[in-house]
Amino acid sequence: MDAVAVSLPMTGEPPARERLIAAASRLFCRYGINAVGVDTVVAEAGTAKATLYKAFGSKEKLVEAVLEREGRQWRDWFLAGLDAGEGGAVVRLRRIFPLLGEWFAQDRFYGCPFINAIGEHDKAEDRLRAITIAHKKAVLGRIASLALEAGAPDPNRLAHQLGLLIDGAIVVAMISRDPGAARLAAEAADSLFAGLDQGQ
Amino acid sequence: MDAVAVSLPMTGEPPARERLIAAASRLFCRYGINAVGVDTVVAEAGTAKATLYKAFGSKEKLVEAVLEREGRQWRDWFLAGLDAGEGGAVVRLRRIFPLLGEWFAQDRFYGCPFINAIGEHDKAEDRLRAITIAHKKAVLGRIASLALEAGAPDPNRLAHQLGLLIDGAIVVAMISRDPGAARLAAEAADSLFAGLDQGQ
DNA sequence: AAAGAGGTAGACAGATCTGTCTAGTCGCAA
DNA sequence: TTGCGACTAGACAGATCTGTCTACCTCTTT
Repeated sequence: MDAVAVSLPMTGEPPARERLIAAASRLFCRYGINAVGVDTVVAEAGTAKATLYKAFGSKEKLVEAVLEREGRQWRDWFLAGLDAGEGGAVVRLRRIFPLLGEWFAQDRFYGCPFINAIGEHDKAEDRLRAITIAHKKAVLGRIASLALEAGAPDPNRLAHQLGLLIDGAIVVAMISRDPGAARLAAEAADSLFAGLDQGQ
Repeated sequence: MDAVAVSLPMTGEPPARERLIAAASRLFCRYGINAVGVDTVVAEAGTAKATLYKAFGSKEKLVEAVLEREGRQWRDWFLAGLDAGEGGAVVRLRRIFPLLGEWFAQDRFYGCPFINAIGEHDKAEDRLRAITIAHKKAVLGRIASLALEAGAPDPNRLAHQLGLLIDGAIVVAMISRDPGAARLAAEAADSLFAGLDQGQ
């Protein structure tokens, strides 16, 4: 398999494909998926329509690609933020909501793309739900391992309760345009941390 | 003004208007607003297209009417459920999540119409946000008054923290199709009630 | 030089969207 | 009986939607 490593014919992702995902991401998150046509996406990306359909096959597949990239980037940012700096598990858990607060304060914060996507599609549709559940599982998995490390009696339950506060804060911040939802959630989370050894 | 009461010309809302709102409510909540055309709505309602435009003027106004009716009905059900039966303020506050659990378990549970509507529209749009905020204010207002009655040190803050759990539970139940989100939220809420006099 | 991969511009088909309009039906009240 | 208000059925206009197709361009590799 040496030859493969020596002369890779594909030099990373083609730029057009990435531009399409980035453009679709911006437009879908701000205006909603069904409210944005593929012509608008290709205009924003500066590509031809045929390029979109050659790369993704359909608008639906483009949506899935957008959610997967958006989810990966968000997890990279969020989980790195949890792990950055000093402190034990409880300190890291306490970083959750300040991190979300930074996100909410961005002028390009439009809520959670996964929640919004499910909300505007047929509720019997399973594809988007599966992608969303995978994303949430990755996030809550890391939080659960921190909860375990912090000595929580039921780490998985604590993680899912924090998940409720996270999604609630995201939705309230989207509706109210008030990043203060993060501080409110942080204080609520403190009640959940009450029994933990703060030194951990 | 006796004559007015004797021979009221308008015998309540015309049925066609109500049928349109009910049909639109079903379709919008399940499939999303932008995914459902007015032709589908009038077919479901069994009315003519002209009737829809005579009654509402535009699809957008129909959407607002749907949200207002949906919100009113939901608040009537939810607040009546809180006040039903015996018990003090803390007992009533503890009814929040079991009530939500009943809602989540319905096969026609499609998440919160307000959250879903905002998610699929331009995030700079203020009209839908204003309707949503009025709805949430009515709900959290009642919860805050119960929190005050229960002797909470900061009733308004407790109400908004419960609001985070409520919205989080709604979203998680929509994504996971698991009404168990309500029980999880109830347990998280218990931590918020920790300082309250349970006899209140 | 030739060929192929990847991209562009844009016409096009066919469906569907919102919203308007005409013509007619039905029930009720003066 | 006559007129009016509410409603229906459906054609229609004009825009927009997804997806396909042709023709052309521009590199890189052989």
